[in-house]
Amino acid sequence: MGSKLDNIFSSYANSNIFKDKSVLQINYTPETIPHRDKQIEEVASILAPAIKGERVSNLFCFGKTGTGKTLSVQYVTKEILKRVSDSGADNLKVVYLNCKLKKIADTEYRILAEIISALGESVPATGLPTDAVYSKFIEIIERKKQLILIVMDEIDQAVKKISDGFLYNLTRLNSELKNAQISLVGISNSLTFMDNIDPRVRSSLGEEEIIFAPYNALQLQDILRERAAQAFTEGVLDEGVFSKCAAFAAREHGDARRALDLLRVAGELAEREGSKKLTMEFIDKANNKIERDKMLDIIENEPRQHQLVLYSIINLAGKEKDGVFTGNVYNKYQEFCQKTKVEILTQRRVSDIIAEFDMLGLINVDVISRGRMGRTREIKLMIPINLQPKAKEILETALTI
DNA sequence: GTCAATTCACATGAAAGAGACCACGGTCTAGTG
DNA sequence: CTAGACCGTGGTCTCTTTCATGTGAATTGACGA
Repeated sequence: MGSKLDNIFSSYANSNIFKDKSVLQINYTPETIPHRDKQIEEVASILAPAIKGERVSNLFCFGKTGTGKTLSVQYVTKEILKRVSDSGADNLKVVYLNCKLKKIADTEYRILAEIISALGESVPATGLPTDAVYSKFIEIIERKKQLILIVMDEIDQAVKKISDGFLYNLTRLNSELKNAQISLVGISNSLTFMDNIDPRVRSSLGEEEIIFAPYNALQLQDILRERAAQAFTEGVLDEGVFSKCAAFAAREHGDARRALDLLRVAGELAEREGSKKLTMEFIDKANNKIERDKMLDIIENEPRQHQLVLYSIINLAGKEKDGVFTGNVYNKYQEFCQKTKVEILTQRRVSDIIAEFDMLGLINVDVISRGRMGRTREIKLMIPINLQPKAKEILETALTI
């Protein structure tokens, strides 16, 4: 037994694939950001007045995930803060909010609470009227003359959850403030985000807009090379690895984060297998693993009712020859509910749950009209065929079927 | 055969309820001087 | 007399139900050629 563990540990300790793995971690901020000079300059020139504590134009950054939006903005704000503190002033506060993290931002209340706590104060997690939180917020920032720069990452997520009303409130707040001023930087993954928000908000929010184009495969390679030089021991990587990684990620709309993830997971796999070199095969394996883990993780952590619905879909997907529809799913779902003694939800609710799965990419949904056969959703299971048994197993244990 | 009306089986929206959580302020209790 | 325990109130949040309205094409049935 001990010798077995010895083997595992020693192969791990001896492996010299990584020099510094943290470089590949998502939260690592690199020194340089290749191929984003133009955008960084733009951001910098727009935010420059903040150094003197003057209000800056509201800024909006668009671009798909992993195109360096967040990084660029953070880089610029960091530089600005550095200069501000060098000059000894403290009339600038930068608040960074990631609206994708569910706990932070799915209500107006929480966003405010998060901003306030980022400013070093605190408010209860719940229990206060929203306008009380607003006035507390105003009170806090009005204490002195300063500029509050609020960076809202993935702002589209927040707006989808709430309405755009809070953005309106926030932009309008400036006219009520005497000392402090607020500027917003919105970062959005969706290019069409601006189209469906209130025109009043749009005009005040979109004073400046910057678009981040996806990286192409060559640019991705540059990025990978640069990071890999720091992350991996020399000579570990095959030359083809970069282009392969980049190609995979370029297929996913040039997502650099994805490319780096791929490289990291591939490295981990190579390390685990005690390989001396990181060859192309590991990239393939890593790609599968990432997909697999992501999906199974989602499935495992869904609430019970959702799992039941998904289980019904998986069960129907194989059998039904002319497609799976909402009605089918609901019937099957009722069956399983009775079997597991779980309360049965209304069809209305199940319909929404199905829509949520669509958003998660577990299924693909088309609203079709079958004439006299009514209008319904046609559901296609998107879990890869080789994962389905595993997914089923997870659901069965979770639901004790 | 053509055309409009009908009809199906849900989609999609809006509103509101239930139950959990939490802060706040007032009241009660027990310990202290 | 005061600190802390304990309630009731009023607020939010999430998940859900209820009620209402919308919708695209297969089907139907009337109509004219």
